[in-house]
Order: sequence, then structure tokens, then C-alpha cells
Amino acid sequence: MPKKVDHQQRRTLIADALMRVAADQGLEAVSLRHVATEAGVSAGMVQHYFGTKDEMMAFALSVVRERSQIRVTEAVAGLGENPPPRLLLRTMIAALLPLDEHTRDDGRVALAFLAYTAVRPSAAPSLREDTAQFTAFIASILPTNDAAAAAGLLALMEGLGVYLLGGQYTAEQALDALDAQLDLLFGGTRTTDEP
Amino acid sequence: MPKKVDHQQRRTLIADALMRVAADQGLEAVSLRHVATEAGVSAGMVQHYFGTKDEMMAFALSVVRERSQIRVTEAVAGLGENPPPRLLLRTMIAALLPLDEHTRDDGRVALAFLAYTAVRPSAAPSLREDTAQFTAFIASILPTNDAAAAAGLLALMEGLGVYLLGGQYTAEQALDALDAQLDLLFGGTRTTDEP
DNA sequence: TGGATTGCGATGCACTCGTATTGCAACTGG
DNA sequence: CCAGTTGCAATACGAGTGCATCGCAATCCA
Repeated sequence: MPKKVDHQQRRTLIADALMRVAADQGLEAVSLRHVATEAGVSAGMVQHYFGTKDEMMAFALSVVRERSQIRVTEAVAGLGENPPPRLLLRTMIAALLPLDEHTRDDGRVALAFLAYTAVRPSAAPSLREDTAQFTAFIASILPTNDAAAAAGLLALMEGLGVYLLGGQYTAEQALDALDAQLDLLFGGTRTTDEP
Repeated sequence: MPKKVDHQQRRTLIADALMRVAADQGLEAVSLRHVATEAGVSAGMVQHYFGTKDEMMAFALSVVRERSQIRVTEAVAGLGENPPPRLLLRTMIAALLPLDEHTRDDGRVALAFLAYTAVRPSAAPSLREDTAQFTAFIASILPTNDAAAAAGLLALMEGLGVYLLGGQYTAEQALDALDAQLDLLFGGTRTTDEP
């Protein structure tokens, strides 16, 4: 077995390039050659690691999901053990919002994939599962234990993300809206040090 | 001046075809020839009415926005004069959600355009204005007059739309979440006849 | 009735696309 | 040391893209 090469590393390298292209030119600009150029490799190599374009897209989507997970767990890890529910929720949701220029890129890619999977339902189940898990978790720590309220909070997060990307809301406005919502859900008393 | 033809009608005919293509194959499948075939006309004619593809896209986007407006005003018109604020809000928001199979198509197109304009900011200002107007209106009829709460409600609507399209939420779940939110905003007493 | 002007179909052009195929260099296990 | 496997570059191909151009038919104003 000659030439040991880290396949996973190559694939994520390519996926990174794909996400860069998608972030500032849209998913429709993602082609084998574009991605290859962006990654600084030959088009043949991309083809070597991803037999087909759909495979490449699927992998990139999995990377996006994975990164979101990581962002959330990292943010939560900074809270120490047994954080108050409201702070926990706020931290998790804020971690998923495209608030700064860097996370905006990821958000754009995620939004592009959202529209992408809306038409190619092959990857939809996994996204559905993510959402279901998240709603269940939110409901479990909400004081009311209300499934509808949990679904609403998650939807609010998604909408904030969309409007942040579209430039309709500023980061401040989005966080204000989030905090106002948490006020509503947790009874109107602010328990965290928000500006 | 020969051959009087209703330009506007032709253009909306073509835009309709575009939206049909975009609804079930995605915006990336939208090409001059595809749209022409879907519309049952020649590719040359599409080119005749839209000098460039971007122009066609821009027009289609304007049609999408216009249709949303119409849907809302029609729904509101069915309420009679001076409807209670909560019912008014619920009606308007529900009219914008992709709740049935028919409005799902429109929603898919809107979502596709959302991702599209996230990368081509040329059409973003108009969307921004729509959102700003809507938030201002919502804030004006909310009992708390809270801008953040209004922004949150709108974001919640957008998120519900996204999740409805993705299949994460059913129509019932989405409406439950909306009603739960209105409960929160209007003080917890249901003033309308919801199931 | 006769230009003039418009509507629109047809064709061509220069690209880009995804994928299949080929060839070769590099490396490693025996 | 060399056979064999693997990594990767290059190329070719057919299909599809947006757009420019041409040509002709239909129509209206004079």
C-alpha cells in the first residue's frame, strides 16, 4: 500500500475550498474546477477524492453540520457546569447565529444548503433530525416545558439567522430580539448581564 | 407601432414559468431554455422580453414579493374592519407561511431567492425595506410596542417558513408555535377560536 | 398600399459544466 | 529491487449555458 495520504484531511481541505466559494459566490458557483482552483489543487484531484459532485456536496454539508455542533459545544463548555437554563439557551443560540463577519460566511453556506436540500430532499432527513433533537432539548429546559414554545424559539433563531444574513437585522437587533424572547419565556426577569 | 402585445402579460407568463421551474428544480435549474420550454414559448422570445438573465431574475423576484403582498392583503380583507390586533397578526403571518402544497411552491422560490440575494446583494435593499416596514407595523399593534419583540415575531415567522419547507415542522406544529408566541405577546389569554 | 417598426424564431459562438478515460510518477511490501 | 498499488494530472467529450446576430412575418401609421 503505497503513498500513505490522509484522505480525510484532503477531503476537508477540498470541502473548505468549496465552502469558501459558496460563501462568496453562492452554491451555484460551486463546480469541480472552481473548487479545485480555490483549493489550489488540480481538478483531477478533486475528482479523485470525490467520485461525483453530489458526493462532494454531501460531504461539505456534513462538514457544515459538524462545525455547527462544534461551535455550540465549545460555547457551552465555556459556561462551566450546570449553567442556568436561560444563559445556556442564550449561549447556544448565539453560537449558531451569524453575528460576525466570520460566522456570516458559514451562515451563507448553511442558507445555501437549506435552499439546496429544499429541492434535493436526499439530505433532508439528517437536518430534520438535528432540528428534532434541538427542539426536544430546548423544551426540556424551558420552564414551561412547552413543545410549541420550543419550536417557536428555534424558528426565531433560524429567522434571526436569515435576517442577519440578508442585512435586515444588525447583530444588536438580533440579540435584542433573542433576549426579548427569553424574557417572555422565562418570565420577564433578566438573570444574565446583558447590555 | 405594429403588433400591439401586452408586454407585462408576456413577462409575467415567463416569470410564472420561471417560478415553476425554480419551485421543483431549484433556482440553479433556471435557464433561458428551461424557462422557455416550461412556458411553452421559444427561447428567442424569452430573450426578447428579457435582454439578460439577471433582468429576468430581478423581475421574477419582484413578482414573488408582489404576490406575498397580495396574499396578505387578501387575507386581511377577509377580516372586515378593525379586527382585533392579535387576530390581524395571526392572519397576516399565516398568510405568509407555506402551509399547504400550493403555497409551498412559492415558499421554495422565495427561499431560493433569499439564498440568491444573500450572494448578489443587488436586490437586497428592497427586501430590507419590506422587512423594516413589517416590523414597524407589528410593533405598532403589539400591546407592548416593543421593537425587539416585533423583530422576534417576524424572525419566528421566517424560521417557521424555513422549517415548513424543510419538512422539520408540520403545518400544525408551525401554527401551534405561532399561537404560543402570540399567547406570550398578548398576555396568555386566547382571544380567537383556535383549534 | 407601402414603408417602418416590432415580435419572435433560428442559428451560431464561446464557454463552462460533470464525468470517463488514460497515463505516469511515487511509493511500499515482499 | 521490483511488482503492484495508489495518487493525481491531463485530456477528451457531450451536453448545456448566456448572449449576439440574422431573417422574416406580422402589423400599424401614413
